[in-house]
Amino acid sequence: MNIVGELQKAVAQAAGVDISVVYFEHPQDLEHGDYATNIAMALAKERRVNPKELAEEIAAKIKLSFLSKVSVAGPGFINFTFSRDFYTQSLKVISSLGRLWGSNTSRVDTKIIIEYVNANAFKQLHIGHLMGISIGEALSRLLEFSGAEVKRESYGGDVGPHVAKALYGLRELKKELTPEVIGEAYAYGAKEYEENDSAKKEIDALNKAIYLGEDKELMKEHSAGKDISMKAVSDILDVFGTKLDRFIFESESAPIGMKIVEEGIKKGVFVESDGAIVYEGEKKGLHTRVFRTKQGTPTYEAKELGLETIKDAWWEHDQSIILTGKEQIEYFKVVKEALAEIHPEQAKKITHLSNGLMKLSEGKMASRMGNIITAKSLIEDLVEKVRKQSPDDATAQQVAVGAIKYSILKQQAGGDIVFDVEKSLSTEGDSGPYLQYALVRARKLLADSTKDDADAVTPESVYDLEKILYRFPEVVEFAQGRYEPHHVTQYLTEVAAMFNRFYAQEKILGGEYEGYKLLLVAAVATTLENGLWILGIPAPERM
RNA sequence: GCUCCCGUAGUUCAAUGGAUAGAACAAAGGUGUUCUAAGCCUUUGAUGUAGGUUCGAUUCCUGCCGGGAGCACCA
Repeated sequence: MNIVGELQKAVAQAAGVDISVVYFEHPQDLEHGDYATNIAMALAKERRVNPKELAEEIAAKIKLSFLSKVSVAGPGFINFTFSRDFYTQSLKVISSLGRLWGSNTSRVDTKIIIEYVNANAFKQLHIGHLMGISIGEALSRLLEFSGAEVKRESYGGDVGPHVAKALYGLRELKKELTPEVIGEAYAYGAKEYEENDSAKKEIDALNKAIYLGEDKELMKEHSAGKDISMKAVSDILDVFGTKLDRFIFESESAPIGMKIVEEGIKKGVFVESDGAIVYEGEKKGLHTRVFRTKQGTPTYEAKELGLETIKDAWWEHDQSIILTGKEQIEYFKVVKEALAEIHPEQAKKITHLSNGLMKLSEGKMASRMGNIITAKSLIEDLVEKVRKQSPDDATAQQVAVGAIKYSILKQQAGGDIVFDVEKSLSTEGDSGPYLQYALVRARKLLADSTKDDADAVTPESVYDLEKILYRFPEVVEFAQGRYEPHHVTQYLTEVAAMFNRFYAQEKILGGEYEGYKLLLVAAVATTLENGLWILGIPAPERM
């Protein structure tokens, strides 16, 4: 039974308006009740009446069994408060749904490919990648919580100048092949490329040779380096709880992209300009971009066209979500328009989402550690810091990962995140460990309890916790609709804060209403478990 | 120059057009036989600026100021 729907119907009838114009919101202050509507204020002007009087009039007509109170407040809000029984029933619903609590079926039978990680071969993941990984994973799970079937995919470069530089460096350095050495080799190659003419020629030759793939010795080195660097990526993904279904590389998308460009030229989608093949975005209010260089090599844009064809061949899907840094927003608009003229059915499926940049706030940090902080080193630093407080290594890692993910997922994905290494390493207050700790406490209470909650006596008053727990599914749905996991983070923080307050104020085991409180604690635990699952934040057994 | 995004406490972030703009960190003070103090409780503190739309604007529109990103053969 849809409570909000019934409420909406009753209000619409009482006000004499169509149901579609009646909106509800949760009042900010719990004292104001569970739901509020502004219908009286909206109607007051056209009916030329006083909003508060109209509100009183409407309120008086509403009689529903699940409401304990209907009142008018402020400039003309009508506030609705549920009866005691509603909250008690909610707790029972939560406990019976368990793992499914908060989920919905709005996207059942929908197949979605989501592209995020974006790991390049021959490069290490840096802290910026952690943003994409954390947000992408949370989005994937959020969508799975709406019944969608989701495949996770990473698209990255394994050809191009950066690879040639790294391979050149590896040949010169002659060290044992490790992810760190590859990083060192790249830096060496990049430097030589700038400063040494013969090195530059050699690297350019390597670049072409890699594209051609005919030099067997070189390709052996290429695949060894690719394997080692991708293994390091997989290790980080394991720690971060992401299991990809597929890696796609530019070496696969490039040839297909080139064919699509040819196709586009025939259709008149692309034109030649200054020797290059371009798409004139101006006709769509955008800008011109190059798809094929005058040397005849594909640009990133062309490769992107090929990527969607690879996805189609891989798995028949309804939506293709691509998460990238926000600097690609304008670029994606152009690619999508171009694709729409060649393969409109593919373009329609694309949803491009972006995350901001990860910046370091402390100049001193940047200079101390070089300009990039690798994902690995950040995780290691945090684990080390947290290790002393933690019961074991595994927990320390869970806490560290939770802290990093929380700091990314607490805010809207589009904006830049100023990553203050000192503060982000903090595990106090508003943080991943705060949520984890609340869950550990709740689980401990449940484990230590001996009481059977079947004979629970219901207290007369309603705990604040009960007033927000039932909202979890709405929060999930809201977050799903907007692709914004941070709403879940914010909500869970509120639940955890209320639970910690409850824990400090009330004696639970052996206290008054013990059975009922345990039911409530179980509902909190279920909500935190499911919410943390969505965010991809691990839930330690103890802390 | 053109296009897009963003300006909220000292700092990092919230706020489907609504009620007294929420947190956390930082600062100051409290809290230990009730279950884990990674907790809890107090106090101080903010919507860049000028207009407009609206019963009501942090939110929508316009100008200005300030910051960021993109704008042809990189990805």
